[in-house]
Amino acid sequence: MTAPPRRVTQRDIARMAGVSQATVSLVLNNRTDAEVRIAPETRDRVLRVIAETGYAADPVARRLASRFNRIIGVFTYEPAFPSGSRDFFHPFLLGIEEYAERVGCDLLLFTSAPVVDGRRRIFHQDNRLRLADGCLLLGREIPGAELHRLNGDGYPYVAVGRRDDAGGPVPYVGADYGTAVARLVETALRRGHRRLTYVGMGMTAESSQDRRQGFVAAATTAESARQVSAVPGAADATLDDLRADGSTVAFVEDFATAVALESAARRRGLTVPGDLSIVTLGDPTAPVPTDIAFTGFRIPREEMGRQSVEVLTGVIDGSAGGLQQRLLPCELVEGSTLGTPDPAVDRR
Amino acid sequence: MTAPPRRVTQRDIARMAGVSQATVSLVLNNRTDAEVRIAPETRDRVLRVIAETGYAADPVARRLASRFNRIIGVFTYEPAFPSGSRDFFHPFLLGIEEYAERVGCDLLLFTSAPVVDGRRRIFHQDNRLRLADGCLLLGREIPGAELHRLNGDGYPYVAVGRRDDAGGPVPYVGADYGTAVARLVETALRRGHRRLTYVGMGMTAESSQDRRQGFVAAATTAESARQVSAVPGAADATLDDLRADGSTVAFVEDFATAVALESAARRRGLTVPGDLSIVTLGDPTAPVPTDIAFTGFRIPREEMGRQSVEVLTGVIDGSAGGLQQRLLPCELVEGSTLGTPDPAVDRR
DNA sequence: TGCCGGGGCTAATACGTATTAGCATCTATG
DNA sequence: CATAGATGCTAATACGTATTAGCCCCGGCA
Repeated sequence: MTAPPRRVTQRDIARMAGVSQATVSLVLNNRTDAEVRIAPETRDRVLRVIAETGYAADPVARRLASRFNRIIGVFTYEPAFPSGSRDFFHPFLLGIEEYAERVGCDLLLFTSAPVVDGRRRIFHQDNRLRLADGCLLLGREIPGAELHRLNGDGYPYVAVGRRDDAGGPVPYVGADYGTAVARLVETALRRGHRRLTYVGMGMTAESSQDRRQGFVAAATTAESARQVSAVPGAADATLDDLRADGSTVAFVEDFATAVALESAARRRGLTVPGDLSIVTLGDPTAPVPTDIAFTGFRIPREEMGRQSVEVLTGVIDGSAGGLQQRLLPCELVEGSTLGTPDPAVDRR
Repeated sequence: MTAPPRRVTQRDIARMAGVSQATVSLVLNNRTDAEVRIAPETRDRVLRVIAETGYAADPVARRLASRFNRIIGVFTYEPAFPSGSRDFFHPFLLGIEEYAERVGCDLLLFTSAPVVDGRRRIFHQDNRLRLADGCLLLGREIPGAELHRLNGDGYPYVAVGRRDDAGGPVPYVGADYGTAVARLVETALRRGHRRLTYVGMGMTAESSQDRRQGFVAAATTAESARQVSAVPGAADATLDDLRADGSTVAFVEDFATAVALESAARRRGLTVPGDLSIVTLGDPTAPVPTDIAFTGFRIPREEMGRQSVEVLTGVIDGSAGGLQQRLLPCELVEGSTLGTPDPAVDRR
């Protein structure tokens, strides 16, 4: 066993080429400013030695000396890969990787962040965020306190998904759920629905709020537009509730809930959309087998990933102007689960 | 726009606590050697200031000064996330993330590596491998030249999947395809099959070689054991070939090929396994819809991911002894596609 | 009083690169 | 022939942390 060979440094190259370390650095960075001049022969000599030795600059030292790393952090509030969240994070990561590759950045997944109460935390004993030039934040819910702290630190970051202000506005690339939901509500009203129910999951996440707000804003001309909470695994209770209310259409926040609702209806001999229309408000986040083509919309997750990297790089190098907030449109999907409320209803 | 606040450094902490930078470093690293003594009051004072400021050591400077980073590199020879390879890389990543979290390491995805001829390359102008303490290598095929170079550099790495020697033995965590295939061949022979065909994809990848070798080694008592290459999209031609040869069982390397073969057989009025048995030699690497429960084996991808991180951390800190090579057993799956060759055959 | 020893801390340095001020040397100009 | 300006390079320093040699002070002992 020979001792591991010491790293080749610029000093070594310099010695071999008979120049100073500074010259090596200048050649390496291809500096051709008016301020800095290197004779072509010298440059070639240095480059030749570099090629011979296969020297590569130590990125760590480089980062310490200059300001940037070309590393983009990715902080996922839930583990990035495990199966439960698989279909949630994957499309984002796909877009993120694609754009990172384009701009020549590496991606650092902060897997070292300790899990407290089932979620990761950015800020703790040994916060390693500074390893990256900036960071992307992914997660269904992101604690405002952490965003607040990031703002205070002046650390460059971009949230994937809209986030409320937290000690100052939060830069994000989100999906325009409000508009998408409103469009679907309008379609339902146009088709004659008058009693609408929003079947939600929670009240806290911004993504949830945005959908609800779109629902409320567009449903003004409805006879009744109410909101209920889906209890996981209690599709039958939800269905009872809808029937009792006389609702003809349900706007279901969670895809799996919509699937469960549809099959509960079918089991009961009801047809969709004949007896009940069901609209989904987002893609499945976990694998749910279904043959039904639900009416709803597609979240542009991949594009969100791409653009979040784009925005972040702008924030990092300061080329992005003021606050960066983008909402991307969702693509409406015309499925087969939004019909007309009742055959008897007059529809022109 | 206020200027971005300068990073808080140990020097700042030192000033606030009225001590030297060295003392801060010592306190921070909890050094309690006999060589180094810090008075409890001083220690507390420093810790208090650290807590107040929320100071965190810059990992980059840390790495430059000491030896480690707690960053594990992940180099994928194909993009890690895009849909084509999705089901190939994902299980590995799942295991990798899990174990990295356990040992408190972050993961660096080398997305910046330039793509040449449709594949990424480690070694190029600005090789950034040294950002990480060590690196995991993923990919169906890995150029021997790159492994050779890694060995020469003494850079700690572990390949996920067995790799042939490349200028010295290659550390890896792989799956024992040879044994798994051999077991399936033995089962087929036991059930009376005498004419076997291996339907392969290529000859170069180690994973392919291992399977073929397992096939050949176990099929010695067969009347005929031959190998053919599957032409993508030409399942019918492959089927013709099998029938002409009189093969009663096909060992199919690629899952999608097996699916195509089965449906080609069904279209032709043949039954599986009645007229032809089909054995698959690995999990799907791309989403292929099928209801068939194929007989074959499962690759322990998740576990490979976990153990590759385990091995790598050992290599990095030098606690791992000599060469690290592990082959993990594959789990045999008893599906419904391996039957007996012919009803007329006597079987006891 | 003088010396020794040890506890508690700091000064100095290393890690490898990027950047900048400025030193030689040479050419052109008056 | 002195001077100004261009050219080509280097010395010095900064980045933030870890490590080590060693300084200072104080108490104990002869």
